[in-house]
Amino acid sequence: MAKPRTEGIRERKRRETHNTLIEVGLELFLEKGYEGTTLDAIADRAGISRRTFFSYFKSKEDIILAWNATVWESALEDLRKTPLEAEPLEAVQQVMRQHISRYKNSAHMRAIDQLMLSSETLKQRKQRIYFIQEKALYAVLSEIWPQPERQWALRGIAMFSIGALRLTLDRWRAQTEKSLEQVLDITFFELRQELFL
Amino acid sequence: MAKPRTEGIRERKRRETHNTLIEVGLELFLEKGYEGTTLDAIADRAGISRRTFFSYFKSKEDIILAWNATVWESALEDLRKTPLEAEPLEAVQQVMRQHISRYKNSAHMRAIDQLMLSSETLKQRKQRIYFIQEKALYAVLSEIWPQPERQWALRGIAMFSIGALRLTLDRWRAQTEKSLEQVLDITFFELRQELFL
DNA sequence: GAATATTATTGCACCCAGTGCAATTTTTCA
DNA sequence: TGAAAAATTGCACTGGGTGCAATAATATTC
Repeated sequence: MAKPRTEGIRERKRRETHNTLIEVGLELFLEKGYEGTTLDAIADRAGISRRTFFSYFKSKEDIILAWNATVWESALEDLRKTPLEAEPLEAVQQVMRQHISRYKNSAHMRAIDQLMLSSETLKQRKQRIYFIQEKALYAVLSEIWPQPERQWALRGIAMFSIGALRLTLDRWRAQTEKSLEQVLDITFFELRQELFL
Repeated sequence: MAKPRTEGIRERKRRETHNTLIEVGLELFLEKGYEGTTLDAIADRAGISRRTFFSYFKSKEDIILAWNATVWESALEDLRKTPLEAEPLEAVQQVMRQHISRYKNSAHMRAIDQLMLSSETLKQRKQRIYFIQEKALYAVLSEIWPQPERQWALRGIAMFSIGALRLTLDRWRAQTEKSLEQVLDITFFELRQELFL
């Protein structure tokens, strides 16, 4: 029993603190806004020192990024189940449909989404998130279809899909009749039409 | 001669200082890197006080954004000349072809492009620039084709085009045989194929 | 289980971007 | 020329982020 690697207090605590920081961070952002929340406040509420915060995250923004990564990861997880014969773009579209359903049905996620629209700084963070998502999406696509000659096509698909997701959200917010999923399908369909012609 | 509005010392000086700051800023970024350049250094070399810098730019990043805006503006200027009967996407593609030629032939622009790849921070700024360009591109498109029912199509075209431009640059850097213009055309063509099928 | 090696946490001093404010200088205009 | 308007500046302050060295917590070895 000298090697078997059970978890160990150290690792457990670290994971816990990491999660606490994300929780507490979002909590405070929702309470006081992003700008209005200092790292001192976050560290305080999480019960660590300000200095220690930086051994968990490189920056304040990293809290948002980390949270988003976990959310998006579940979508990518679905995508990995795609059979080889599928069309990449169809597969992505389908995964996104599920993704936005989850999104829509979680009050917490909707609240954070709201928050992200509230300040200029946060809108900018959001833009970064799209890039990161695109990159992660491409990474998964090229796991599934690793042929080098498809590389640029897959990058294009990732670019287009994330872009379409972004437009979908904008378009959905600009109206009230249609469901998020409907808007997604319409957006994908119309854009493909438009680009072909 | 009491009203005729010649330029006035005030306005001229302001414009001059503004330009000087962009020049000096980029100069220093190229010399010492973005991170390595402090606002003190920029203000110093431009012959103003640090505090005054902020009456010209909201932030350090703003220098980069302002420079980029002027460069991109010339491309948009070309676009505005597009006849109404043209296909928007074709028009944009053509304008981008000219745009990247200019880019390619200016040593200064190439140097800045290089710079932007050099640090993590600057890569992030670059990402923001793409969003801003997309927004500006859409604005011009909807000047030309203001019909509200085309709104989402035009947004899609802006999104797709800027995305394709981004991929073009990546793809071009990853090889040596083809010219930038060729890669642009190939990328546009292949992506449209891929998305339609 | 005590001694020792690792690794995490912390405090402290520091750098830099950015802001508010009030004093001063420069430009405008009557 | 003199008063009004606008630009520049200094100063003090906030908050994010880093380097470093001391200390505390956990892991490892005998």
